[in-house]
Amino acid sequence: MQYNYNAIEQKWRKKWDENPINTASANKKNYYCLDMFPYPSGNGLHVGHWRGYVLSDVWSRYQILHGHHILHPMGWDAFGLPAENYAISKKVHPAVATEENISNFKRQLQEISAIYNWDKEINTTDPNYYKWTQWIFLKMFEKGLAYEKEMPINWCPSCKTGLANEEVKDGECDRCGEVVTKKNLRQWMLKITEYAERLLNDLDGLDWSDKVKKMQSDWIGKSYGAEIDFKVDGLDEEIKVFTTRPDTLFGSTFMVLAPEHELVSKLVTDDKKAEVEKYVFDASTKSSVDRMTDKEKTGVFLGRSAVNPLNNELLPIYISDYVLADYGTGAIMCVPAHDERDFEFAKKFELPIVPVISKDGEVAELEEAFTEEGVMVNSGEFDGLKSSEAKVKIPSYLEEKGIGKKTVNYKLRDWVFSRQRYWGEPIPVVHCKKCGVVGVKEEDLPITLPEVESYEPTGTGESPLAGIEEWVNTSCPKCDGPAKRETNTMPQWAGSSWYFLRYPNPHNDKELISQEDMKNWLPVDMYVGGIEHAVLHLLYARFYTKFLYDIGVVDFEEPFKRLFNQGMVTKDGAKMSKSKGNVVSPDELVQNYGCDSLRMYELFIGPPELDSEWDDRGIEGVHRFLNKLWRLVTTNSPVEATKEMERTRHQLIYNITQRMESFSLNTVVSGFMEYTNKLTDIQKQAGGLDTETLKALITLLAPFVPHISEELWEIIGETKSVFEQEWSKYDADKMKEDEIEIVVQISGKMAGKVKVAVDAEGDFIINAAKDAISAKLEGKTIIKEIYVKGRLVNIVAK
RNA sequence: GCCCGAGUGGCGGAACUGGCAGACGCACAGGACUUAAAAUCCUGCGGAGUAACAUCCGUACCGGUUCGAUUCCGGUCUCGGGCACCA
Repeated sequence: MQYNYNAIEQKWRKKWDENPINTASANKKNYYCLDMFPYPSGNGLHVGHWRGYVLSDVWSRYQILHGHHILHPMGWDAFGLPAENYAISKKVHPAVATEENISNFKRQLQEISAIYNWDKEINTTDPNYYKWTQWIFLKMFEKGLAYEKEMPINWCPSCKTGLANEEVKDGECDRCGEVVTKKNLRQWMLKITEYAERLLNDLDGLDWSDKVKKMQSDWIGKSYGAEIDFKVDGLDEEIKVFTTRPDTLFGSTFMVLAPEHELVSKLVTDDKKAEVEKYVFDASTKSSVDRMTDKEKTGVFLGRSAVNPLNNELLPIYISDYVLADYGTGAIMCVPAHDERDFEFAKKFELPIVPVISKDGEVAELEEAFTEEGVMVNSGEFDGLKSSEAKVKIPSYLEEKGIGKKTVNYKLRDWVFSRQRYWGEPIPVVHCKKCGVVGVKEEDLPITLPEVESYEPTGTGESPLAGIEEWVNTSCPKCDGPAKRETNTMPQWAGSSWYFLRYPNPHNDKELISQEDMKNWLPVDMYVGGIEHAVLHLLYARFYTKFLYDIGVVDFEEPFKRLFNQGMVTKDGAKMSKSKGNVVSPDELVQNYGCDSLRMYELFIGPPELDSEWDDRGIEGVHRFLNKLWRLVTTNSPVEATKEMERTRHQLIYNITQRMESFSLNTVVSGFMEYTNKLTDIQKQAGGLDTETLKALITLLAPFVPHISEELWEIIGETKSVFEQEWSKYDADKMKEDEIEIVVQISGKMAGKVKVAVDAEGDFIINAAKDAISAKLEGKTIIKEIYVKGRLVNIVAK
């Protein structure tokens, strides 16, 4: 007999529509369980997407059984390039294609039967939504956190737009894989660096995986060191240098500036000008990949020297592209004896190598840079100190003399926030000849996207919006004179950096979020999504939240208390993608096995935090299980509970609860199978099962396979929804077996087993164990007897 | 190069805090029911070995700690991920 999943699933979907199971009431606590909202692409959802959505839905339903009223919303991160590129090729408005994709996504999501709060759906491209995205930008602009800057930015020649540092992976565009180059452009920047310290420190209090926390802290990249001023010999100029090794200052024998360093043109002597200009030009055209892969050191002498503030030695100044303009101060003091890169450079340009730290106090010629700690030598009054002590003392000494200071440096860069594209939120400022850059008035928000003839990016660094005169030409909010609108748009991240705040009431047109909604729902209790956002989205969202905290919109500094990153689902060892042709769609599987089977199989394929390989055949197993479960319950004739039934029931509840709490969902599923097999056996022997046990089983199953659980719940005679139940509780005493099996080992090797009463004493058990294996012990001398309570006896014998 | 993860049957994976390696499932093989099939049920399923037991080997590799190691420590290899001339 096969259960009719189709009819059952339709029946319950309809019932839940009529009588929602997720309702508010005075005695219920609120719980906010959030999925990372998807980009509605044209390809639809595959079984990999489902994994995350099933996870969060199971967790949400689990919370319902714990008496929570949940917020489990869904929305669309719908700005971005694919829709725009589609618009370019098909000449339709990106909003049109986006809308079609959304309706397909929604249809697929409804097949999961996730309890989404569809009345709270949001869409980042909706002007009523992006009004607030623009509003946040205005506030940042007011606070000086958004600023314009002409600078060399990461430029993707294929997307024809600027990129943030976070969007460049291995020198390639995170989106399209094209090699990223540099381009000088006026850009809008966000001062995320001002929040570096808080973004780093607050990681401590988060219930996130160590992996993601470490990725974020590495990205922020805090390091301690000193900033030191070097005077330029014969010129009234100073070069600031950042170093993490102030202890090696006496060993500095030259300096290197980044080719882009602002002092280069001032310092270069006339006879070197031509050579330097060529080097600077060449460096500017190199892609980041080339700059990373060319390990051979190159550089040019500027014709001038700087002065070591400690010993007045002259240090020739070079430029070289191994020094990065945007890290530290863009200039370094070079200590070839104690830095590998400086060592290579010194070898190539035949510069002196002076050791100032010695492993054992002796000074010998160096074959390679010595980068470890040691004892100071050749360092004047600091000789004999440990280098770790000098690291502290030298900066203090410099500080006293006014030529340097202790300092902290970060790798985190400010966020390049403008895009030269059409399909994004317009940046809400105008450029006025008289007043400069002026934010638009709050009451004029949203600044909506105009219709354009062509969505094609201009490629010159101007957005397609620049061509629409009637939109660009406006008046200045300050002086009312003629002004031009900003034509750059915001990156896709803008809308997703704060969306979780909008869900409690997306229709609020007075404010971004009301104090009441904020207090009721935020911060998010559980956030589920892919690991690929470990740095990008999660860092930006944390930054936005801290800013909104600072201006009093929210009263918490971290948006996501608990984060769960699910692993990828792979097929043939690779991430599913249309181009690889290895995409598995859930639609057919739902048709052939039902939603409940697919839900359960998504969890069964492996530990949720790890990548898992998809195998269509495996779904047979969980489908058979559901049929078995169906037979178990529907053919049961209720009996009085026996001790064994009661024991099995409590063991079941215990095991499922433990595994659920540790998020080990794959073993939850195997636990259900194991215990259902066991109950089937008991049922056969006893002629039936007691109703309490069935009720516990069904309640535990409800979050995982909601439809069949509701149906079985009804079949055993219950009239209310199973989701009005409480998650079952176990009694540790009732779980206990009467007899336990003790493993008997000889010198750590399995030799036999012995059954004893659960309350038997250690000595008794050891003797029983020795009896059980007496034949094997013959002729051996017992050296030691080890008893591990409730587990095993190990007889060490020779 | 540096930093994280992982490596267990034909496959996905399990093993709590150092205590029976391979739970649960897939695939496969044999059997029962059936005119037959589907469905269902039963049995077997790491390797060597045996008629069957016994026994030995086995959690990437080498070594160590321990009565006892998939688990802890040291080293090596492979795969995956992150960062990458970060001063």
